[in-house]
Amino acid sequence: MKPRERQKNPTGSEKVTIYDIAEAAGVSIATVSKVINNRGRVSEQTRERVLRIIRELNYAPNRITSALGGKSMYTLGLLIPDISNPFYSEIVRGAEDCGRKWGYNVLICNTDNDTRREMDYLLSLREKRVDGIILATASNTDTRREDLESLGIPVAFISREIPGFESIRVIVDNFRGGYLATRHLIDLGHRNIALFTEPLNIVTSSERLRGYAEALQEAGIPYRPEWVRPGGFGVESGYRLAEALLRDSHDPMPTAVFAANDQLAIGAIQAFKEAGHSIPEDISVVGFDNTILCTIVDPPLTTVAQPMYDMGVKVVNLLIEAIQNEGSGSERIVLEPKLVVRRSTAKPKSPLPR
Amino acid sequence: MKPRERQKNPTGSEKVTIYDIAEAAGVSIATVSKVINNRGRVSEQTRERVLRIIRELNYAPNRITSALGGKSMYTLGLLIPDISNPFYSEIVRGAEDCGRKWGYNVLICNTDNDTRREMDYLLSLREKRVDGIILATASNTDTRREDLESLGIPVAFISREIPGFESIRVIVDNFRGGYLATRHLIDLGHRNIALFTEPLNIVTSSERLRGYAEALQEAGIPYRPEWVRPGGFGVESGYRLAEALLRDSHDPMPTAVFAANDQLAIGAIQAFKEAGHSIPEDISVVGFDNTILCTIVDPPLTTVAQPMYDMGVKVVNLLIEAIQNEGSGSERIVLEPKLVVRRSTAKPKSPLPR
DNA sequence: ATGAAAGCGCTAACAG
DNA sequence: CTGTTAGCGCTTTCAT
Repeated sequence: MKPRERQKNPTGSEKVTIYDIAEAAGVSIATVSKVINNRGRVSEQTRERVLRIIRELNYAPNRITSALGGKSMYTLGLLIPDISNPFYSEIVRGAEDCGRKWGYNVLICNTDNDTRREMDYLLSLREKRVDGIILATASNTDTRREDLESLGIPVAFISREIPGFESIRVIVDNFRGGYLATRHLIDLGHRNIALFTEPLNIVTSSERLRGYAEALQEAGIPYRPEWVRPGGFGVESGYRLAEALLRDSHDPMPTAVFAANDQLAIGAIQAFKEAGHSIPEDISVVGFDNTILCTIVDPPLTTVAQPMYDMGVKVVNLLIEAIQNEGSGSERIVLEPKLVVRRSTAKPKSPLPR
Repeated sequence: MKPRERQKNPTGSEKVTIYDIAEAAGVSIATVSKVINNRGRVSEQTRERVLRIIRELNYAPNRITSALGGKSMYTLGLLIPDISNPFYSEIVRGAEDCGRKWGYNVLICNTDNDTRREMDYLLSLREKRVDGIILATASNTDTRREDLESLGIPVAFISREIPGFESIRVIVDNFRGGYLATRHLIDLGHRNIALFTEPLNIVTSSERLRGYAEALQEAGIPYRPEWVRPGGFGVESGYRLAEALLRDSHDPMPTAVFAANDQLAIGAIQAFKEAGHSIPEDISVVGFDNTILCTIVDPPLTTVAQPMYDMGVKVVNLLIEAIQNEGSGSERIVLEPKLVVRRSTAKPKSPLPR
């Protein structure tokens, strides 16, 4: 009649286990397990007694162990370039809110667009047996595809996808977005439009560039490679890009800039203003994303909006659905970007003063 | 000579376990475990063979199971009001960066300052046996103290503490911060200074209020309760607070506002501008935190800076140290806030036009 | 240098 | 309704 030789818990200092509860309640661990998980038949009387003991002993079932028995840990991994970027923090908020509704927690990982670090995280998350992974990837090669497949975990892409890779993807039509931004400028009368962009190996960048080129072509405006300027990701990068643009002598100078994310746009605006140009009188600027920054910057930034929060919600919904169906999912949700016109764009007044 | 009756892995489709490796390498699972964890003595030859097999079979040790054997999951829980608030996303970035250096992952939880949800998360994290918890709490009652103690997990406070609760705390001297902001305004010549603040039950708010009051008193300026206006947390709340201030007839009207966080300050600036007042000519505004928003808003916001990123790094360092020493830690790190003067504050020109 | 075996805390048949 | 028991995948003595 001694089911197991275990260390006792006289002080309550050590972790209390299901055995402690069983013993204190005078039942078997099976019964305790049943009341905890609300399954099987247990008399109301025992159930209550067990629950009382659980409370008295301040017992918390160990999910980590139950996960051993085939259950999952209800945890998702979320890999993004940088949580301190408002674009991603908004996505994460949506994802976490949605995860919570389903009982999942989310592990955040900042990759800084470093594919090496991305891989490290992926491996580590696999060892921790997360149920699924949401990835805003910096990779686009076929190598990474194999890596992902060998992971054996459902992976969903958010915002950035690996072209041709079949799995859940929730993205925006970046080609269209690039087109909309450029077209807006063209419609205003601009013909000399520069493009500031994140590194072009990132899919979203090349797509937005395509949209930009398409709009130009459609309007019969020549595409000038020297006006396409890839930089980094942040405000400082936009600032430097703008400085460089002003420094280089161009004839004519651009009267408008399409910056392929809001931070680049804001950095550019700061540089332009410091150089004595006013926005939008001297130069129009369009951003991309529609982060909170757009409404705060002066002038408020015209931008191409992505539904960030909803995107976070959508991937998580799709991913969890796939997880619970034991599948890996393959929906490709392409959201429509929307042009939001604010005060950073206007008709070109005159050539940029030199 | 059959160590265990296990399902085989002919297709490689099922998860490969340490047994599969052991069998394929012709050694015992103990040996495999040794090479994985780099402990005990294993001949170079076997080690290499095992490693090769591991690679061939694409094996990933199951951390979740090893955690059963007394190890930890190397995971931290991080509870904050809202990740989409730049103040917190910066802290989280610091925390995650630091966690990664130590090999820890972090689970983010958005509480929205809801103490109920905070508790739910706490309980859930305990069941998942996180190694430690970092908390920017919305609670300040003694009840919560018991809850936290009964958790049996090291808890570290970031930014907001529960007064008198012994544990790791990394905070800023909010009293001093409130004083600095108000003092700055007074030094500029303002005597009619309103205070916009988060709800006063939050410790940081009441401390900043104390600082505000102290500065007033020191300058012999009467404290006017009707000028202390608690609101919510976001930009819209600041906007509404400012609207209300303008609406209420005050004689004299405040010539300056100390908004106890940047978002409130920015909302206030927007409202003031829309009402036709210019900043800082008509009204000076000081914020708190020094988020990225300060440099973007127009005019750039004078604020009281907190070292957000470093605070994230510091808590995690302290917490992990405590975890690894099996202790719970009790350091109270109080950082000095620093006034950052930008262009949203100036000498009062004249009474606010009515 | 290597392996057998005893857990870790819990779930899930399967018997009573 | 309740209890027995066999794992889950890995770590860790303790022999060999």
